[in-house]
Amino acid sequence: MALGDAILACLTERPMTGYELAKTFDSSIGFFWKADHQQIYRELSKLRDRGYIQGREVVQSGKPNKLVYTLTPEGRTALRHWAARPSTPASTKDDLLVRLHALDSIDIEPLRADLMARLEHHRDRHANYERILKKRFPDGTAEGKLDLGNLLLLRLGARHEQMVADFCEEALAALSAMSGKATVVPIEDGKREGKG
Amino acid sequence: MALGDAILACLTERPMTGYELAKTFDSSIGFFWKADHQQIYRELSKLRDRGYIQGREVVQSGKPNKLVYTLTPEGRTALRHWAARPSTPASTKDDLLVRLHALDSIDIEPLRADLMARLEHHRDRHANYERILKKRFPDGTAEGKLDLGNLLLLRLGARHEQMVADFCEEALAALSAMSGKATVVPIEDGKREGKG
DNA sequence: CGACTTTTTCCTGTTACGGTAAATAACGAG
DNA sequence: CTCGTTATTTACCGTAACAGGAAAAAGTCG
Repeated sequence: MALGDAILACLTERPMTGYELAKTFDSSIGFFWKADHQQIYRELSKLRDRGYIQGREVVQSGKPNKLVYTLTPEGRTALRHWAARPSTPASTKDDLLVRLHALDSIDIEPLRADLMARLEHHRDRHANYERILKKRFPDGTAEGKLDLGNLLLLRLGARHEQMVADFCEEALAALSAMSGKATVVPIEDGKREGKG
Repeated sequence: MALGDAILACLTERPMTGYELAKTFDSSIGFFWKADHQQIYRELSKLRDRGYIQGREVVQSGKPNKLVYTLTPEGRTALRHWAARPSTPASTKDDLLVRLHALDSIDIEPLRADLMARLEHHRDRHANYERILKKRFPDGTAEGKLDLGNLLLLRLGARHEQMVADFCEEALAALSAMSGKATVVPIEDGKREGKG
């Protein structure tokens, strides 16, 4: 279980509904962990079955009733035990890197387009991180432990996006510098192969 | 399919057996993609069923016979089509970051130990990247397209490891600076709770 | 009325991850 | 000769994760 622990970690901040969690996994923690609402709800059921969280139904008027989940003491303990185990370094698993590994067997034009899209994407994310950093930590220091963690995360995220964006730029430049000697072959295999 | 494409990408370099692929996924491409030998073999079967690769049995004396897999033209085409689609930016999914997100609800001592282990781990990897870079690209330039891709990958890897290592150092420093005001609670829940 | 938001749930797949284990075939240690 | 090791492939099991399609219920907005 890993997504489950991420949810528990989110619930340490405050009780939340599945709906809120899904939104959280779209912003704050979602910067480095992706999960759609179905995954969240399924995981919440499991966590409830194990007694790590407790759902309290809140009757609403004008909206469907919601289930606010709170960490139980067992859940807190489970999270602490999980956090006390050594972490496993995750591997990147980025499609783009696989493409680069097979650079001489693929078409460069789509790759170039992809790199440009990614460049924009990572620049956007970088700007977003910086924006949040300036807003939440104008003087660059954190007060409590909770803030410290988030400050560190934001800084790591910002640097990471910056680095990947730089990488995309560099790759594009290298590709351009090489495009002279490269044979440009359009992607139309299987149509006129064998018979020329 | 993503692991399958990574395997196809590996096979563009030269034909390989499942055993060799498993080793490759432990070193070169394995720097950013992890897969054990069972995953590899299972994926190879699928790729063969789809006609993307072709196995040729090589009789060996002294060792069991091996199956050398070669990309078929269909496999090359499939790889090119896959590579022509826009890549999906992967999310990090690092346990360590989840822990930092819940920093005020976990025990700092194990976290500190974890950070130190990770620091060493990322430093090792960084040194490894640099070593390969110096060996394969002493002058920092690539000749062919194949080399270009690998040079870029190695550089990205080196920078990434450097950055994460720096991050670990920074986090450790921040934790130390904060440890004065923090209440240290040993992880022994559930034993003496409820009855003092 | 229809479209949209909020909130939860169910369904069916595929892909990935993890561990345990075995079969074949040789080599070397004890 | 048995035991362990390296090389090489394969099998089975279970769970976790990812993807997409759907629907229900209750209200608001246009």
